[in-house]
Amino acid sequence: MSVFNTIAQKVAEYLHENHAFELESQKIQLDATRKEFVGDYTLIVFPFVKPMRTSPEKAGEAIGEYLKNTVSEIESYNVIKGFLNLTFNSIYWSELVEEKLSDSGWLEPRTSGDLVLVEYSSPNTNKPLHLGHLRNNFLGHSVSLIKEFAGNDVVKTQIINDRGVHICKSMLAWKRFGNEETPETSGLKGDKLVGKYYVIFDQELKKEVAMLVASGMDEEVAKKEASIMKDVQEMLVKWENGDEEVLSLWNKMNAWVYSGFDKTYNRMGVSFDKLYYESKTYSKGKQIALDGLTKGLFYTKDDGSVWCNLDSAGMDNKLLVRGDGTTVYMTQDIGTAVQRFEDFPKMTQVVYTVGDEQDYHFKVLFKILENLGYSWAHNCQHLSYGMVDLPSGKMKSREGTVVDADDLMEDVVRAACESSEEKGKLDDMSSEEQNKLFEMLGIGALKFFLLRVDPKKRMLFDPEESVSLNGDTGPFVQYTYARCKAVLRKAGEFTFTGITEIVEKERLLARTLAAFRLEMDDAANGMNPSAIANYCLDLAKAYNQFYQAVNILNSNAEERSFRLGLTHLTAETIKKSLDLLGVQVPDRM
RNA sequence: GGCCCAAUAGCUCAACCGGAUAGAGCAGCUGCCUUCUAAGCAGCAGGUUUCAGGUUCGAGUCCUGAUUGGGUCACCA
Repeated sequence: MSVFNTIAQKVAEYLHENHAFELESQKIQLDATRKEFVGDYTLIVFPFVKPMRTSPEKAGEAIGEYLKNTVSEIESYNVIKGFLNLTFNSIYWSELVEEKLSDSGWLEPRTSGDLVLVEYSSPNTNKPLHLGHLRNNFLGHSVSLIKEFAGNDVVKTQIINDRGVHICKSMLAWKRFGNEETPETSGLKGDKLVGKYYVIFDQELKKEVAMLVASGMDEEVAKKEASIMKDVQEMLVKWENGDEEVLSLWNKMNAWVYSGFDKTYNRMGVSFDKLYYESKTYSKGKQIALDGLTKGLFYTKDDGSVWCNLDSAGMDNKLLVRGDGTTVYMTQDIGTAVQRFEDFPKMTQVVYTVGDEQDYHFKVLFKILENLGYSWAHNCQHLSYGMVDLPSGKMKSREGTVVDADDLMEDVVRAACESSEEKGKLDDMSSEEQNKLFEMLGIGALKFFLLRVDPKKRMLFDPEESVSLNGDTGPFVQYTYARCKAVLRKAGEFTFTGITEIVEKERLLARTLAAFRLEMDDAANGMNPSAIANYCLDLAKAYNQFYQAVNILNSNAEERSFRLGLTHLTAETIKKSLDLLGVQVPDRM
């Protein structure tokens, strides 16, 4: 039994025996003591003041005295107002360190076996990935890792939006203006090449619209009447009808995009276990909509379009199939959801990592699935995250203010390289090793920067701050790891002997190490990597303070072994925590 | 306009179920490398937690209302 359970039990026992008061265990609130006070953990006694019929101070004194006499780990206590600060003895901390050193079970994932599917990324295939995708991917990937550590079997997935008018736009522009250009002949990454033709289409359309407007046509009408637009519509129909020429072009250009995306994902360090393609799930969604119609769950309008009535849920009615028989986003999402639960019948949760501008969309989706009678509808969850803003304002692709994912990664890695060279600590390292390190630091900085903020909150992306390696950053934590490893290298083998007297900074560090599992569980429950990022910062700070306050290698044998033990545990804890964020650690930097 | 979300130091972010004197980092100022990695540490300065009420022993946190900003209400995805 943990000492915390013991304390809770003793408090309940005390109240029962002396005041005939039965305490619900959740009423026991034991927090880490704030650093301006003496103590390790603080018991809040306010809830017991009333049944004890005394002042908060006296209640604290009485309980403190009782705990000190009955819980062997407690060395002393002090009471300030209604706060009872408990100090654990050195033996407790020494044994805690010893236990963690001898059994690394605390680094192992839990086991529950529940199957969870996490969706993230889900890009369009007509433009390259950008900053917004980075937050999405890092978040989704990290949540997958966190859930695995919490014991789940995780399937990482995405739905690739590979059909529709937008794809045809790139295809048409390439066909018309591309001169058979390929990634090989142009030297462009596949996704960049296709994105280029998407832009060209837009430019050509604008030109034509301008001409039509000049000849007296209304602008809105011109957009629909432009011949290039009509050609795109015609291409879409051909695609839906399985026209061979269109399909082969579609396959060719999609392959370019996928190979481009793969390079980007690879550098980002994210991966997927199973892919879903909209081109394969939209017809399933349509079938479900039509079945729902015959079952009387949906209704039709005069033009033959199919709708879902959501009045009872207080939501707007939702279109599922257009009058012309084509489907919309919602229909595809229904098809995809059903497909997934057919593929993984044992799935207990599916997590959609999608921006908060789609909060309403998912509310509607889950409601429709419920109305369709799927018992698993309540297992669906929208992991909603806020938009990434730039100092210049919102990212808008039409205005050229998007931050390209590849460019950004290149920038942060270069910044890491420049900073490292300035410091000149790596002169004996091969250039291959150096490049590996710069990659680790740059990408680590970027991930940490994006994951540090509570996902639910909208955040500001300052490019200058993102390449900074000082302060509350990924490289600061990585540096602390490298520092630990340097100490351990110099120390060589050591055997832990235990300690009888511990100093304040050791106590603080040990306490931070002890909180590891609790922090990871919180992060898993809240699907919140930022909790882990902030824990990493706390731990790194605690270690650096400890490092500057005491001498590790040149202290007496007992102190040396304890401090090396703390150093070893710090390194392992940082490594595991950063690992759950998808950030790697260097042995030196 | 209806609904949803946010607002904390000059800037970017913390603050677990309501708990002590609201914490970090950046930017500014002061110190600390002949000793284990100074990408670090110690310190100074910086706050009416947007505003007005309410509940409570106790409110940045919960409730009501307002202000400001954002999102959404598509036969776009």
